[in-house]
Amino acid sequence: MPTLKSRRDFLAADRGMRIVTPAFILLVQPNACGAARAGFTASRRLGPHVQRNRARRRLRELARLLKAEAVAGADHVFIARPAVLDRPFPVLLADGRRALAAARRRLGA
RNA sequence: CCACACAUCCGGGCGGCCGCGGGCCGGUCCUGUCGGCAGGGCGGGCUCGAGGAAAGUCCGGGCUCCACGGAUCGGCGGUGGCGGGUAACACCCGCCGGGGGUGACCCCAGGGAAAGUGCCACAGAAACCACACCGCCGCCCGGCCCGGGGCAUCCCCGGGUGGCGGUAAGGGCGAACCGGUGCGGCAAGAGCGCACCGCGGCCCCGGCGACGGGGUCGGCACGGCAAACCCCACCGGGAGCAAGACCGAAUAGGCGCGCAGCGAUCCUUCGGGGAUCGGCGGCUCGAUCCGGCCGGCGCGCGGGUGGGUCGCUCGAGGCGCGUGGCGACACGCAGCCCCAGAGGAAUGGCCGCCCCCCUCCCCCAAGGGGACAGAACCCGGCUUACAGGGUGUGUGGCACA
RNA sequence: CGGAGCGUGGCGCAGCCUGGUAGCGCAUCAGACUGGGGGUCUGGGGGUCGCAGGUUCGAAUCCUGUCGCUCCGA
Repeated sequence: MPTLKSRRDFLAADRGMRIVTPAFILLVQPNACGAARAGFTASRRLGPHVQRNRARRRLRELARLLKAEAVAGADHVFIARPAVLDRPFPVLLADGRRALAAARRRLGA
């Protein structure tokens, strides 16, 4: 799955729908390129670089495992919240699955 | 055995499955090409993949640009015992001096206060250059007061007050005040004299030196603060890999307006188009100068500013051994090793065994957890953060032989 | 990557350069004026000077380190 890099893509996703979970916020916005893409954000509020890196890696692993349930033709931006650092990974996985289901439901409706 | 000091090292280990970044090598498909081959897509194999601090960015360098090189001054900034190590340093080693500790050992911005300026609050008599508050001592006894004696408006004695002089030992103030202790001395005292200690000058000896030791003289004068200004000695151009280089038409070339187009000579397609010299202006923090280099200026329009490649990791490199040195370190070797190099940026998820920690004083079980922290041009240091542990040397104490 | 600045009562700021007393405004508390409120006047309380060392007799002030925040340039 391609990764979002440019600031413009992130700003575009910010205009889409928001799904809030304890560990992250998911933004979903249909894009022009047709493929499902993902982007990750870990701000300085999470702490120093070690913690920002770890938050981004866990979210990336989450996206990798849930790639099949992504919304086709849409950008998915994962914004890390502090809880992502110590939330058990199976719980995190359930959060992500629930968030993607909600996105598909709202978009399909 | 207990307590402590110093040095040094490690920074969870092993394995399985899925995934990520770099490099190398095959396979397959597509495009271009006569072909060799080049580019791209898909899918595999092998291999490497964070730290001792990667951090803070506090110093020192390499490297690159400012065209290049140099001198002086001023300013600014830094350093500050001595000797050495080093590419260099504010780092490191050894030594000296001072301070702390029973000791091993630790700490010190540690030049100059008789070059000058400034400050030293409050208290206190007085805060740095001299004075003298209380007190002590001597003299004057003239005046006044008190007490006592003599029969006495008068005389005598003692005390207080007062005046003149001596004194700096004592008191009181303070962070600090005519060096400290003792003896002699004196009316009382004082380096006034003497001894020891401290201080200062000179001489001798030892040491490369900081400095140390000894002698002699002085007779105490010379308080503290330079992390106050300052003085002295030494050092220092500026910017930073978004440096910068190459490819591409690409910080250029073009158009318009305004101002200016200086002097001399020459060429001329006669257009202020060009050349030489002078002048003027500019040239990487300031000023001046020398050589040198560059040069119409301003505003607007238009164009460009999202590309690719290099710089980019093999280096003052790490390990081992030997030699020299107290040591920092240096030198040498048929020796061994290659250890991240990125597109805004790769290490993650799950599981098993072992190790350690926590919950509760111990044991078992169960549960939870794994210090500080993430490379971005590269080195040498410093500083700061850090669970826990290993090794070596030494000191003090206790016990035993 | 480079540079500059700021942390002082609840809030906003002086004081720092040139070291000895921490001050101002708003807010807050008490009293007075008023029937009550507002407002005015008078009086009062409240500060580890971000933190840790050092220099000094003495540090908010000087020096070093450290933490946090803000801004600027490429």
